[in-house]
Amino acid sequence: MTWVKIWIGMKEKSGIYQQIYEVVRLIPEGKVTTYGTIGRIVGCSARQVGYAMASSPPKQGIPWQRVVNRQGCISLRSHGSPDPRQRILLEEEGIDFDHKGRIDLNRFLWQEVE
DNA sequence: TTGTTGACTCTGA
DNA sequence: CTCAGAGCCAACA
Repeated sequence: MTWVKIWIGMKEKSGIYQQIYEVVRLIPEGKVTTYGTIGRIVGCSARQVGYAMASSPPKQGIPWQRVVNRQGCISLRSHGSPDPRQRILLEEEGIDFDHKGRIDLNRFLWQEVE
């Protein structure tokens, strides 16, 4: 966790959106995390994380598909339907979905290491 | 400036 | 387990 905090300190002045995107890049392949987890790392609310994702990411290379909500399911985008690419990408990384389209967070949730 | 909105989360029933 | 309702807070009109 320490290195994360140090890194957060460096990024402190770079804008909250930038911090959020950088945290998303830290998520290892085959893992997911939640908006709330990211929010705690960068020090903002879960809603703001979702808002950051909703705004078109400035750069490619951000694994935004690894960010899901607290129930482990893919959140709906603003226009009301989920992005089908998200589930496909996650399945390709080895993440399982149950019969209701949810991820087992006990197995796949990534959280920053202490 | 006020009011609405939303890729969220928690809590209680 | 699921479902509402309330809280949340920055962005936007």
